[in-house]
Amino acid sequence: MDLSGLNPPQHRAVTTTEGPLLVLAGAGSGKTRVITHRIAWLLAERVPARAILAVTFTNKAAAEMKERVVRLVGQHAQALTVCTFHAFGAEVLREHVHRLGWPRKFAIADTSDQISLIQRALRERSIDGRADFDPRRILGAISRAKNAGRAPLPAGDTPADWEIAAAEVFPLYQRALRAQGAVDFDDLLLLPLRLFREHPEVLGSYVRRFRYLLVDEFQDTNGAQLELVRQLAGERRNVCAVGDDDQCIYGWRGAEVRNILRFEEAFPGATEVRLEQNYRSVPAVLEAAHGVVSQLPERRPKKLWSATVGGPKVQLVVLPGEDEEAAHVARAIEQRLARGARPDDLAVLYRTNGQSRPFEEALRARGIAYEVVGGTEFFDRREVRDVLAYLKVLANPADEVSLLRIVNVPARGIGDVTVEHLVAQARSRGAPLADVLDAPASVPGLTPGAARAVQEFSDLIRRTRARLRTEPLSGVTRALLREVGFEAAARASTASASAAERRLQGVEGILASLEQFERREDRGSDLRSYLNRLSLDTREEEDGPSPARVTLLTLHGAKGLEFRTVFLVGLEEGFLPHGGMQGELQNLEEERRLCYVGITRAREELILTRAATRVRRGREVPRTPSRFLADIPAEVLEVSDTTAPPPGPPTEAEQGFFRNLKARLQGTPSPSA
DNA sequence: TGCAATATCATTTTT
DNA sequence: TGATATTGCA
Repeated sequence: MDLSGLNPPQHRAVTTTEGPLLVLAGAGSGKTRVITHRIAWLLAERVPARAILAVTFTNKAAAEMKERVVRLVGQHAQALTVCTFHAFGAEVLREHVHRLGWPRKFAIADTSDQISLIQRALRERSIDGRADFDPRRILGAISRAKNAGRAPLPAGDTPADWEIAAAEVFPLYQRALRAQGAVDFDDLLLLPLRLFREHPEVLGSYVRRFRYLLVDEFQDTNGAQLELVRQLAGERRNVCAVGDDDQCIYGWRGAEVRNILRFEEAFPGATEVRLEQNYRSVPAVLEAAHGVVSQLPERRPKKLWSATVGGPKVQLVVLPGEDEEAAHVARAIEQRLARGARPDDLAVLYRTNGQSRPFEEALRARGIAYEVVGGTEFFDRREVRDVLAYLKVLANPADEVSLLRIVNVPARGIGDVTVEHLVAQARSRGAPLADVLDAPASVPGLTPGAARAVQEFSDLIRRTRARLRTEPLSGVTRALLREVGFEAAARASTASASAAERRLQGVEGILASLEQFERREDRGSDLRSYLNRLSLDTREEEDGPSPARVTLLTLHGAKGLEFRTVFLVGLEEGFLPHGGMQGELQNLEEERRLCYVGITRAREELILTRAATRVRRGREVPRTPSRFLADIPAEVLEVSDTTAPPPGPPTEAEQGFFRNLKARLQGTPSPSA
């Protein structure tokens, strides 16, 4: 194993294989190199690949890590286990969840399922409809509580009403999940922990198998994940955690920066290695990054340093509005491509997915190929969710949420009243809703027409399930959608033909991904594993190498990536830091770290942009520059303000404006109000 | 029951 | 602004 390319701390991080090890890896400090070399080193030390478990944060990172190791040491690295915490949990549950009373073929509830369940629970308690009982907020509270290992409790002396509501809804939510034979994302971590507690022999089998553990992005682990690592490490404690407290950006999901500080608590006597030499960015970028991040209290003191000198300054471009901002970025990208830059060297980074649209339009207008990474909007489209609901019902008759979603989609004469009757009947009989649908004649209150429609619907589902046993998935799905007149209904429901086309494209996307899945899974491609895969990994699968494209992605999505040129856009209060009135300090710190992550993605060129005004909710509103801009040292920053007044004597109006401003600054009441 | 007009209302990040 | 919820009407 050749380690000659590593610096001394990197070398130590690679070769310290026994016992707990914490690697504090600053941005661009060669973290990925260390991880891949460490795995290669273990393999060279005759550790079998199947005894190594590496946990990453995203599926993409997992796939990349494995590929790099394979490239380094060859095909036998394929036997490594590299996955996300959630995927690992799902795998454990697939084998053992029946011991906890779930069906072997459990389903994973996605966010929209979760929301529906909570809405239903609210309705059941007759506390739905209140604006502050936002299901998403309640879901957040439930999720945080679950990860902290407790039920959501009303906090403090005067808990808000919605907190009480969350506590009340929680048991109903849990019961409903279980009744559907489903688990949520949090359960993918929590149920394995429970399993290990109640069945130590199961834990033992994993501890025996995985002799070396590696956790990437450790700063973003939450309590449950840390506990999982601790359990799996066993007595051996061969745990290598790699992370950077400055890059903790998932606090809202229960990640605890403190986990990094608590590593020593969890694993007393741990070795610590710091990687502080930066190999990625030019000095100006590093200075800017340091300016932003050094304002954080309570960080592990460290300063990245670089051996390189020179390079361009960081640019800040101020534009009048959001269209100009997008046009400017698109033009700058075009120039760089014309000068021979590779498209995949360029990236546009923003805080929220919603910000991507103007950039997409500007790039498309110039015929520049781009790729939007992440973004859930595809799965948020109604038609897509409808099709998925069909698939879920086919896979799992107990899935009431999906069943209720599609029972009258497209409209087939099963209206709200009929559905009420069916649900009431199911409840009073204590039977699954699907059973009631199978025998609608026995349901009181149904008109003959409604009963017939229900009968037809359940016959359809039954027939389709039968077909699935013998025919390929995608073909059956296509036939099903044709039979229910899905396409025609989608077309009819919208006024414009182009909107309908867009919707149907979403459906086509699902069918395409189904087909791809069938092609990939050589043996038995079953619907349930397709759905499970989909909920664990929403990124689109690619067929072989795709042409290089400019990347558009959120700051969260950019973590762990690097680009030669980075456009960090929308540097305005409200975007970065994000959020409105209540500027909670903790959130603010996380926003700052997010900004730091964005800056440090750039190798050579960092171009910051902001718009002076933006159209929000139909109104044009002035925007304030992000406070983080003030923390970038002036000597590394080059500002060009396209909204600045052209040079020349100030006009009468401007003179008046400045007189007013001056008066206000001096505390004198201004004459005009 | 189903459609269309009208009211309301939000605005993160992801496994 | 645009999407979704609700209401009213055929």
